[in-house]
Amino acid sequence: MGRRVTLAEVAARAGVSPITVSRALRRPDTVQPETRARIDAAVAALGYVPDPAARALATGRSDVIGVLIPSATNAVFTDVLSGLYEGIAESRFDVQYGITRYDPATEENLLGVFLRQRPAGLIVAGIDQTPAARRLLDRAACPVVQIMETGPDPVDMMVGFSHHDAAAEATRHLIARGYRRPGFLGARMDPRTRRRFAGFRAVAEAAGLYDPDRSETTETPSSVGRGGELLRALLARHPDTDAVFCNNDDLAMGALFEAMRLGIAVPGRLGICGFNDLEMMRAAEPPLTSVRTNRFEMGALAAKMIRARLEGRDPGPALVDLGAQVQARASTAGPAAGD
Amino acid sequence: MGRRVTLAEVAARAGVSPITVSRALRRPDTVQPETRARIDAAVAALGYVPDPAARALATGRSDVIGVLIPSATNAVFTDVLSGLYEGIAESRFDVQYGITRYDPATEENLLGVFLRQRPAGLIVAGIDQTPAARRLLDRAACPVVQIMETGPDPVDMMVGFSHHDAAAEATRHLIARGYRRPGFLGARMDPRTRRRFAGFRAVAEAAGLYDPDRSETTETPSSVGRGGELLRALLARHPDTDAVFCNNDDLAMGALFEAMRLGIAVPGRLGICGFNDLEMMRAAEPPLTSVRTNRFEMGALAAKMIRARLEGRDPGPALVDLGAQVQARASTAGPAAGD
DNA sequence: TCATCTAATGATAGCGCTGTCATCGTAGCG
DNA sequence: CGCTACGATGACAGCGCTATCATTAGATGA
Repeated sequence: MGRRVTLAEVAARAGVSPITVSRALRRPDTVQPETRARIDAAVAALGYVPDPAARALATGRSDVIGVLIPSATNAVFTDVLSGLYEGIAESRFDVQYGITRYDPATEENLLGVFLRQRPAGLIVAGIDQTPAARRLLDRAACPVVQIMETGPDPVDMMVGFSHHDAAAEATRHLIARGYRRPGFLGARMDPRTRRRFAGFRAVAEAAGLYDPDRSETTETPSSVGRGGELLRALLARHPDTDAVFCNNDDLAMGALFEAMRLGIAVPGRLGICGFNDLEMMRAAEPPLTSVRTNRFEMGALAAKMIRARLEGRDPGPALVDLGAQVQARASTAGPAAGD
Repeated sequence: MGRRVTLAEVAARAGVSPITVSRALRRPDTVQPETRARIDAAVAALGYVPDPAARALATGRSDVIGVLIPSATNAVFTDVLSGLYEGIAESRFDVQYGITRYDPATEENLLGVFLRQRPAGLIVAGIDQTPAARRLLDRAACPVVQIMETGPDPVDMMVGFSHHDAAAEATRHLIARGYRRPGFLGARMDPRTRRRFAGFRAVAEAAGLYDPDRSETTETPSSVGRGGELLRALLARHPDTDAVFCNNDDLAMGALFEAMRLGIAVPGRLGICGFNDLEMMRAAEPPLTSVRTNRFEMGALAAKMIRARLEGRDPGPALVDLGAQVQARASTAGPAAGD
């Protein structure tokens, strides 16, 4: 590690004043090329790295981009984080996470904590902030991006897609493939899950195929095992259900395994569709249909929009809908002929 | 958000000097109870929260615990992170991540970046740091915990388990169940993977069942799809392989699906064992045997050890082996009778 | 040639907090 | 009753950096 090297030491070595070194580092175009060269050499020789705390104190703002997500284990969010990382790579920015555990009050709290650090930017999941949190965000003195979802009345910028429409498209797909008694499997009924359910319901109703009793949900967290339980419960009540739209891929995978256990043919007697299109879906047997959500891109774009704003470049449109695409696979090939 | 409230304003309101407020906040026992009460009231009334940057600058150390992990998407690490979060909950500490992408040079770099921030503590994955990184860690002026693995010569503290022994136990399990031609499937051959392979090999050799050609590995990242590819390749060369020890659960899951595709009975004609025991393993059909690694506990304990050290409490033993337990399930029930 | 302007650099002060030492008052003791 | 010891509080300086304004030197034009 060695001792901390300060600006002053670099300045002494380069034969200039500290403030000039500071400038050379932050706005290289404002110092003469030869001066800059001497400074760069001194920086390299001494291995100087600015102290982020001192910078934050002096400027009144940090280079931390605060990120508020509901869960750190959910594969969906980890993909977003990867994108974020990609988006801030090679920049001066850092990412700091807060996990809300799907709890609005926690989100509000964490928002306060982040805001005190005068973050460079803020990224929050979803559009369902509490009124208080919303007020904090509205007044935030930094770029804010809402991700995962699109909706009316953005705080600032927004990158996501319509969960309602994505689910609707998946449901249309099931119907187009010939399924006539579709059900819904959902866990952890957060607002995004509810909107997916609404999309499912809207399309099913329009087709005259909606049965309010043909859905099985739970407030407990989602998991593969849960998917199996939900399917079993649904089939116990409605053995004639011929397809399930699952709120996410874990549930879909669990449903597939449960179907195997029950000796139910997929897709012949039961169609299965997931949501998010994690890698495993394609590799399953039969390969599982899912809805591709562009999570990595979402994170990367959110980071880039914030960077663009902070670096004075054009961030592009403030509201980006990345859409979602049904990836049709064998698990929804359609009911067997002798349906 | 509102304006930032400073120590001085709190002090003015409480009728004391700023330094007393500072003390009241950090070491409440050093100020008189009534003074403290007045200060607490002022803090609450004004909604004061200390500025972390100013504190870091003044003390020369931050409250950030730096965490270096290879991947943010791998479920294994996200579980560790959850544990970490749990471990620092309700404390003044924050966690900041660096992703090394399994690249020692990146790790070395990030280590430098973290160290400049004078972190409160450092958590690094594994024991395979470069010599330079090792030197940095040895000289770090903060508690350091190596996680994921145990080994000789810890930098400071260590929480993990022996990958070699865990794999050895899994292999013994396969043999005990009657499998006689076990193979190995591995992707992303990082040091931990190699040690697992070594454990597999040691036990297989001791039993006279090791065939150096009966393993299929790749440097590419692990995934469910990859597991299928590896199994297919292995079986193409050695159709008589009767069990596979997979380097992780994704590969095992992929192997299971591939076996289905090939019409190979699991566990009758092929036993499958994974590693890590992710939730999905139990829910699969057949349920998949795996090796439980205590990831959440690992993260939580690492954080607690650092906290204990920083808060002057006894951190307990410096080297904790959390072990790993084979979770025997149907996928390794043993070869079919007519083997 | 001289005033005027611009680009490059420097001096000063201060961000909000804490380490260090000084000060003050009072309890305890001979 | 005077002195020491100690607990409680305060004054001061400074952490490393940058915002702001001042200064300097050279370029420009009438």
